[in-house]
Amino acid sequence: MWSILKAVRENPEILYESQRRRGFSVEIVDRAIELDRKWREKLREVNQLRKRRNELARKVKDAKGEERGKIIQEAKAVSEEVKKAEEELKKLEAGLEEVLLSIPNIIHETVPVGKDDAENVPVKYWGKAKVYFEDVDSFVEMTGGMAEYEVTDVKPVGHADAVEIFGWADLERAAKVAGARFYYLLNDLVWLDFALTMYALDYLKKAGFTVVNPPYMMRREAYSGVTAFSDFEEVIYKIEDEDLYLIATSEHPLAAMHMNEVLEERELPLLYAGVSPCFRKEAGAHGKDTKGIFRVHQFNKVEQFVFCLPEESWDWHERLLENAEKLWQGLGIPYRIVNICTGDLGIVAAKKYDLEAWMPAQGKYREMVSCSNCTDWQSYRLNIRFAEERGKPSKGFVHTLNSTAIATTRAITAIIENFQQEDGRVEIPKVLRKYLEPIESAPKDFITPTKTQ
RNA sequence: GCCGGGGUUGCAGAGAGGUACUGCGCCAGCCUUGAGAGCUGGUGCCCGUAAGGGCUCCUGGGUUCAAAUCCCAGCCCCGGCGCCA
Repeated sequence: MWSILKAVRENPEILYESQRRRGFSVEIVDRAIELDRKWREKLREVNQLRKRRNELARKVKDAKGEERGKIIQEAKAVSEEVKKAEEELKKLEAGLEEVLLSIPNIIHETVPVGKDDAENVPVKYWGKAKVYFEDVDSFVEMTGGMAEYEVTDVKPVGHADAVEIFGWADLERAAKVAGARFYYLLNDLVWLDFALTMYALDYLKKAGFTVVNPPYMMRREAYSGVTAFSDFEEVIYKIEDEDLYLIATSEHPLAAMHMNEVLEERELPLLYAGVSPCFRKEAGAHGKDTKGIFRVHQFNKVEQFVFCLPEESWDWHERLLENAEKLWQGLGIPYRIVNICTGDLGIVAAKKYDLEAWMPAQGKYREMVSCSNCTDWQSYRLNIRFAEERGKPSKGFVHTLNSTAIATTRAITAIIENFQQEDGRVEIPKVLRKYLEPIESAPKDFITPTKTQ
């Protein structure tokens, strides 16, 4: 059974606790309990009426003459009653469904309580951060002295300025053509973008993932199964006059891939590495990161996605994070892992880690990877269950997890700030070079400033 | 986009107004030293402690006492034509 419905019926205290820790009202839980009770009551009533209707309908077949007319009269009346009762049931069901689906995922016990991203808890630091001498105090304070660092006396050019000054992207013309938060990526960064994608896909394929290039648009029905309703307004683009939405991440078509399926236990876990462009309205981000290619309406991303047995999902959560870490360690970019607190978690995930890269020019850690265990929150909506074998009764809903591997534009900003030389050249991480090697005109060691035109 | 054929339970196929059938697969029991064969019952979802009942023939509406079956709309698959990187 779906964990939220199970909790509503058998152990509401779990839901109260989860809601309290999120800082949300528990009133919705009480409403769910009440509606569920009413719905079951009404269902009983409806089934009784249906039974009576079926009995009468069966009688009509064999009845003759006057008797027949009488039975049909009665059956008509009962049929009307059934219709009425079914309508009431439908209303209750819709109400119950609406309430149940608006209950956020049940929070895992290891999620820290906090009101916003300032209260996320760093759990790990990796790499030696390059810290500009003026930022050292704040760095030490921010990291609680847990992170290694080296002091630099030159501050690199920030990624947003660098891409324009050094001629790696044209944001002005993109704004003219498509608006703010779009970009023309030019020359070396195009190759770098491809190399990052290839690097991540190659790694994940070797780790046992199936590489997938999914549809970039989805129907509403599938989409509503993978995300919160509010996202439709804030992040997702709709195609005019079509029942189609541009994907905000390949997580979404990957999650929906197996909707209305019963998966066999022995084929689990299913591991997918999705690669696709991502389209986001960023409607809720006014004024944030308006410059450069850090926060944009369109970017490329390699994503990890897992369908697994419920008892294995917490293990997979750690393993997805480990994959992401290995990829970023390979790039040589210092980062930290934060355990996202209740206030910053969102309603889909039961627990989430972010990997935040150190950005020397900004003197801050910035989000590069999000790694979530969605337990059965998505799989219930998408109706993805598992059974011992095809044809056998299902045992329950699978768990789904997703984690960024590499989002290319963000990775590029981190590379620009971490590996910038004094002359503006940017050293290319060694792990990417073999993916650039086959392309004769691609840069191999450094990305070089070139002011085009 | 147009014209035709189709979508039935894990799979294959029947059923063309009277409440889902046959075969295969799977599970349980009987039989057997054991396995197999054979026989019997079962096989999805929901409510119910249970007894039991309801729902389900791609989806949503409609007609009817009664819809897999008739009507309307949509989705998907196959074939043909058109268009097309």
